[in-house]
Amino acid sequence: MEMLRCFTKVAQHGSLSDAADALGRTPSAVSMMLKQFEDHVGFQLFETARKSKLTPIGDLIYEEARREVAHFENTVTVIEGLSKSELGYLRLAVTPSIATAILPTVISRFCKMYPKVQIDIRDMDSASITGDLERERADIGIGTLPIIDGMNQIELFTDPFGVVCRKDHPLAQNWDGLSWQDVQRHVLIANGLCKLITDPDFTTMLGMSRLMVHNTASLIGLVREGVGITVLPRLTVAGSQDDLAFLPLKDATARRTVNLVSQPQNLLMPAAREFLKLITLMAREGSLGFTI
Amino acid sequence: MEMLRCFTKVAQHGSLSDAADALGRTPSAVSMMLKQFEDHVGFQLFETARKSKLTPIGDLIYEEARREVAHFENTVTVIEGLSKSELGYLRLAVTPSIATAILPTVISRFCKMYPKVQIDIRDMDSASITGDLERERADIGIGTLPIIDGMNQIELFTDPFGVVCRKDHPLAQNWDGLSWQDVQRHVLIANGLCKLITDPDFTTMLGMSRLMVHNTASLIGLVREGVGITVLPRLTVAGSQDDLAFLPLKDATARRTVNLVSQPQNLLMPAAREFLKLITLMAREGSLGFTI
DNA sequence: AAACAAATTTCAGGGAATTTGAAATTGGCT
DNA sequence: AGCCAATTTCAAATTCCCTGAAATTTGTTT
Repeated sequence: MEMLRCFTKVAQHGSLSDAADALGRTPSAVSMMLKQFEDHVGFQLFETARKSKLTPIGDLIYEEARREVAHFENTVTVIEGLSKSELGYLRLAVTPSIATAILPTVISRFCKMYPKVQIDIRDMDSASITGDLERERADIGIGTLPIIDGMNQIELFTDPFGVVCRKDHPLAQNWDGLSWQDVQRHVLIANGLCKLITDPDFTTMLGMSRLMVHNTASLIGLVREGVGITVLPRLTVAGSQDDLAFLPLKDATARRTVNLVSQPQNLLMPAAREFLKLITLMAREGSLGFTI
Repeated sequence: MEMLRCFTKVAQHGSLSDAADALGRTPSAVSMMLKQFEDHVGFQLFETARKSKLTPIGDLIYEEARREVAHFENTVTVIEGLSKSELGYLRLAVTPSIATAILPTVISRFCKMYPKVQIDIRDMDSASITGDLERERADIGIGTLPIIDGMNQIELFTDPFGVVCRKDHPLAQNWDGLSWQDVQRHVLIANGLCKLITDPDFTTMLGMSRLMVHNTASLIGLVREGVGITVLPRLTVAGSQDDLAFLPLKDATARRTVNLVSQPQNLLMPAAREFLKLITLMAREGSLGFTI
């Protein structure tokens, strides 16, 4: 390959010393390399010692060599592009609330930084995320996920639970931190995320609840209709219209943790690694598009 | 390039030591080269130390590397093919008699040896041949050619002059070597090649001749019609029908030399070099398709 | 035609990169 | 836990390529 590079450069410049400059070598190095190539080929490649004109056979070989050098440099660029995560793909498996509230900001920034990366986002429940990660159907999972053995885990942020109700609901009058007692007096619509709250007062309330809705959109719809109230992490309702109120609780322990799980860094595609870097940074600086 | 070759071989064999065997290196050399490549790329390329499975990024890079290695090896093959004269072209400029009597045998053998070489044969007079060679419009010229400065010249064979006449001509009775005196008594049709004969008896005869024909075909036609006799090298009439006789002369000095002129070997296309080798060999072993 | 300047080649020494073989380590398996 | 095989590490050695100086060649100028 060095011979080809050397030969083509000399042919292009029509002068050995100019080519040497271009290659960052001394003329003697280029001369010797060229001689070696000519010996290898078995023919004189230039008409004269001044390297200004190719022989017929040199002309034929030049075409081949030029093409090969170009191809090689292209390959190097592509491979280096791959390692700089300019290329590749990224498969995200996230919970719906993440997809709505967190991802847009992150993805938008990521796309600007790495426009060539293909991104595939799927929203699903926590169990499916874990499953996809284990089966290598996803590179990164985000949600309230259990720790999976052998996987890389990062805590992104925590999110306080609060009461969600209509703005004209009686509870919406009391702004200064609700107690579980306050909640108890109203119709509670249970949901999957509620299981994360460990307070005994609340868990008994949960057990008595007659409505359990897993799909967040339906849940919000029911609250909006005034069917009842519910308890959700703030993030979940961040994007809803303002006819709903999110009322903070006095219970500071009622938080859910959102974490990110991925294959170990060294097994990740560069795109995924870069995404990881970016989202970690954004989590640290609190710019994930919401207030904690 | 060595890194790519090394990486692809390991990926293909799924084992470092097998790849080392295939590459003719020790496992440690391959290990180090691979490490260097991984450092360069910045990623682990294999899942495990046993090199049986590629990481996602390794998979992407493998595809690129494999393609590049294949492309390179193809280029090398092509370039070596060019130098082995498997490709290229050959432009021959020859006199008509050579084209008729010599070339068929040589070209036939040459084509079998190098089926991929393009061949262009033109017949012309000696002056045009020389001109074409000088203007690089021909690679090799064959005929009774003057020595051109800076060109490569090979004497192929010599060819005795003889009298050409109808078989029923009175001269055709005397088989045992004609003298110039014998010739003098008949009508002589002069031709271009006659100038090569230096014998004074003959040159005076030439001066007195009233007919001078340059085109060999016409010349032969006139002889066949019984217009007169002529003097030609044996080769020139080798292909004529047998209603004509070729009568040897006593004068052993009346011979013309056929030589080959070409660019210096190192400037020739491989095809031309090979042709040169072949025709030289055939001339030496007397298998140029005629008897000298 | 001789002389000159520039370019190229040759040569020997030096240095970087790669290979090797031995020893240490690691990983997979029973 | 322990073994075997594969891989990695290490230092020495080899190979290959580069540099700088000197010699040669080439093209031009006088």
